[in-house]
Amino acid sequence: VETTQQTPLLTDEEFSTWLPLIGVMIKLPAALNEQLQRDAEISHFEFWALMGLSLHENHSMRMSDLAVLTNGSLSRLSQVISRLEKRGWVRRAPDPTDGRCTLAILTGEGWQKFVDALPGHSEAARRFVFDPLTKAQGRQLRDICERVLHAIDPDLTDKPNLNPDIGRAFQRDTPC
Amino acid sequence: VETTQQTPLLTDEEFSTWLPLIGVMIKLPAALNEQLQRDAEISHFEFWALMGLSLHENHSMRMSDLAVLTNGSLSRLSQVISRLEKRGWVRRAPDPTDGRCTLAILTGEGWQKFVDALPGHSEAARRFVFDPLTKAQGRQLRDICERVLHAIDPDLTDKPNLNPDIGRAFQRDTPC
DNA sequence: AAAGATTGAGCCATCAATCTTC
DNA sequence: GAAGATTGATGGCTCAATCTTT
Repeated sequence: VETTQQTPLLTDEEFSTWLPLIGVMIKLPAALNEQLQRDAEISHFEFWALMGLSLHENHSMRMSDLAVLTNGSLSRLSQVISRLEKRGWVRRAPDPTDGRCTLAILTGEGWQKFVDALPGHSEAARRFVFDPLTKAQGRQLRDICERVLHAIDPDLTDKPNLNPDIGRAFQRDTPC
Repeated sequence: VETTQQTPLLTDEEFSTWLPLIGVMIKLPAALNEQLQRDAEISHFEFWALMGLSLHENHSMRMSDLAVLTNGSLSRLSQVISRLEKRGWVRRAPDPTDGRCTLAILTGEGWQKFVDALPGHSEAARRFVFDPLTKAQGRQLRDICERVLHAIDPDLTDKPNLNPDIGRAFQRDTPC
């Protein structure tokens, strides 16, 4: 075969990265889901919804903003919030400032659910990701992920407007 | 709040890595799926099934081995292979050496499908992951992913017994 | 009995259509 | 008309039997 190809495919080195990368993409979400399902009986998506609400003012967010935070569609979020509502962890109310918008509001039980689930999930994050990496690799990983995200969707480079306290929640007994 | 906690949660630095990491975990599979769905009308999982078969001897694999390669359950694979069978890209045959096992075997059309889909998918891999990274980061990413995989499932450290040609396929016009 | 594989039921995500408010 | 949100239908994944071969 002549070397007639215009765009090369993947180099050996790239391919040897591609295999484990795909593995992580599939297995890490599954492992996080399993931990949450087992320890708290919620999905990873549900955990992020509770976390988003927990760490914003008044424990509430507009559905569309929460959908961005959870990396999900509005349609999916709507059905998940309905389930969380049935479990008594969230309630809905129209946004007083814009009648088109719906606010998802955390209940006291929902807040408690998040607080209870947080330590176990943080432990899983450390066990699966941060403990096996060096400090330098942890920092590298952040840069790598941000570059990949930007390549996938350049518009979302301006990160979601999170409450700055969101990160601190992971360091406290009582997150807020 | 006193600093009474036993196991710390996540540090600021770790949390600032966690957010984009989750983003990549959700968005990269979605982006790869979309590329394949749009350009080749197959899912990422189906692509990996075709790839696994394409790059093994006789273009065939046992169902259970292919399930490991595709990071999926045997049950899921069985149903996906049924769909690929309907589309004429795979056929099944009992393993002559062990009647319990089923061999999934690529047809000529299935092979052609893989060859046609490969360049576009490789291009996507470069666009989303390798182009935005430095060479050093690409190498780092491999080590990082392998460490994470080992933390999730130490048993799978001995990598799947792939045909060594599997990587070379990404560098050729005609993969095998 | 154990391993490999398949099937069917139930659950969840995706997509299009619909409704309300701006 | 456009944006936010919800609903219903479809397709696919998960889990628990079930079946066959070793």
